[in-house]
Amino acid sequence: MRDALRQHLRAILDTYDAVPADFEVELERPAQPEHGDWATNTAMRLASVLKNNPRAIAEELAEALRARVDPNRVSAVEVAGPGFINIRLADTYLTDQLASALKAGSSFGRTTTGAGTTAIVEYVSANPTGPLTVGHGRNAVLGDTVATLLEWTGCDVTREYYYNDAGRQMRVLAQSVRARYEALVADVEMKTLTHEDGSTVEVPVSFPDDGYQGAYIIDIAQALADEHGAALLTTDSLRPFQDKAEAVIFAEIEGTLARLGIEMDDYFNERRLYDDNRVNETVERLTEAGYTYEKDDALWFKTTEFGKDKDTVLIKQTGEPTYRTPDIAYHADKFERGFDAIIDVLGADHVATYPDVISALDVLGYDTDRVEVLLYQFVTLVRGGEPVKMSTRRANYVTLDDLINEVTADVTRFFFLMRSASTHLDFDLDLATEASDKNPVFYLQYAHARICSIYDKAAEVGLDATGDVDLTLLTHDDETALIKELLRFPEVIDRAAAQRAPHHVATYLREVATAFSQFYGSCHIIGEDASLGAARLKLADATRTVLRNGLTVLGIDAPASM
RNA sequence: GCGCCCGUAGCUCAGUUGGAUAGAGCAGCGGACUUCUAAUCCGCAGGCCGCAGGUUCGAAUCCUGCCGGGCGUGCCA
Repeated sequence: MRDALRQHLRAILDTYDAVPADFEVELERPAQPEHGDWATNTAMRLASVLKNNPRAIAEELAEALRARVDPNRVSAVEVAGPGFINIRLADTYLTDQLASALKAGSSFGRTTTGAGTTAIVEYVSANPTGPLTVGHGRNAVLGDTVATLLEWTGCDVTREYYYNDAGRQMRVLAQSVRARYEALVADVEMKTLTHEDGSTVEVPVSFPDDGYQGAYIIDIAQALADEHGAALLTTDSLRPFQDKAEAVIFAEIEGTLARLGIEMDDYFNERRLYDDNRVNETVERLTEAGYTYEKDDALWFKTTEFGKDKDTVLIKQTGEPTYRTPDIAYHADKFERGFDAIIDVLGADHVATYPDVISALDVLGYDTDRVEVLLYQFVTLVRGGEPVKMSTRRANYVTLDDLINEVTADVTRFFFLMRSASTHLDFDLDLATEASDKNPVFYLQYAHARICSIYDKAAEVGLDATGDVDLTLLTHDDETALIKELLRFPEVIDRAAAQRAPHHVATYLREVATAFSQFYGSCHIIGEDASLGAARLKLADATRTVLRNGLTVLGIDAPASM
């Protein structure tokens, strides 16, 4: 409809010589219902070009538009305010649209705006050094939902998890496991580490200073001891320790993600890039392009040429690449795979580093406009009105699993999705745990369950909406308002997908549930005249479809009863 | 110091890419269950959109400068 109106207006404007050919017609949904279903500011924007006052232009355009539109679809074209043209949709158009929404069912809301395009969404990407934290949770849920949104627009999406298994972090992890293992199978000397706050922890003397202190490390060591006894004491290699740790931790990470309904298409590990010599190739290409130099036995990338304060190191003195270097090679790989959009979901702590990767990709000749970084701000858990203190170093943090245990997967997903990624998120545990009207997730689920319940009751009393139903009987204000709300759904999906902003869906679903609750309060379904009851039952059905589809996009269950 | 994000009702946050009288939830106050789920609904109250300029028909939205908070500014990831 929006496009149809736009085309009509464009055609009308073509009859004016003074209007530039590239003038883009804007159509928006007015905030006030009295202002109609669609509005355009065209007359106001053309006032200076046409050298006429906006009201007069609007009258002219409105008249021309009235002559062109189908009266079965548009009931009124009015001029209002300083020169807005307000357009009202005909009731028959709305009920036709409602009928097609019902017909579309579980695919209502899917669009074709992304058809024929491809995208890769990289998210989570936590190195397997420990359980996922609450921060990873926001990343995971955000990335997953953006991927789903893109799919709903017809885009072919790959969900990918990238991790570093060749760097320092994994080495320290392996050393931590080894030290714990040694303590389990042999008599080793212990030492005491003291934290800033005065608390202490006992670790073996061979334990690295910046080692991983979590209890899960001891579990992994125990598993190795059970399998191998003391046999690993003689090996010099960290390999068996790293491999075991990686396997155990990854299994746990995948399990946590599965609880949130997240399944990746691919786990891409850094080692692959070394095995193919791709990291070296990347460095060579950057060097050939003249963007590197050696200093202090390290190889530097000239990021100052891209507006940074400092150059950055690609290869350390030790000969080991920094994490950035394989990351560049990895992104080059994504380009080679030919995606139209390359989306990275990153926490705010990466703001300063990802531009280096982009700069390098520019040097390598890739079209970096395709790379998008979806940056999200940090999460603060709030309990009893106070922030929950966490320290990653001491493994003294709430894991994502803990959170899911406490508030359920549905609530976890919804709370991460209901705010825009760019705002710092306060996750109120008291509110999230509460199974009451205060909890926004339950409000949506309740509306859905209520409709399911009405359906059961309708079946009991023999109210039937399976045959021909006259939807034009739906003329009550609350019915019309609900229909209009439901028909917005595909646009909401498009906008949320285009902006990579799942919170629009969450906000919208609340509005749907509110519109339904109002309708429910003022319009009875059962006990009414059979044909009106059937029409209202259909409207309830369409509402259920939108709620279920919307919740599905967000990865949240739509229960039949509560 | 520099870079990025944020500042909107008492609290947590939306705000359709610059539109008409700035919205919602929670908290507060007052109403509504012999009728399809009251985990609900209706009403009231609540605002210098951080501050000051600028751009234009029109600014919460764009530009500049301040103020306040967060995250960075590693040969850690």
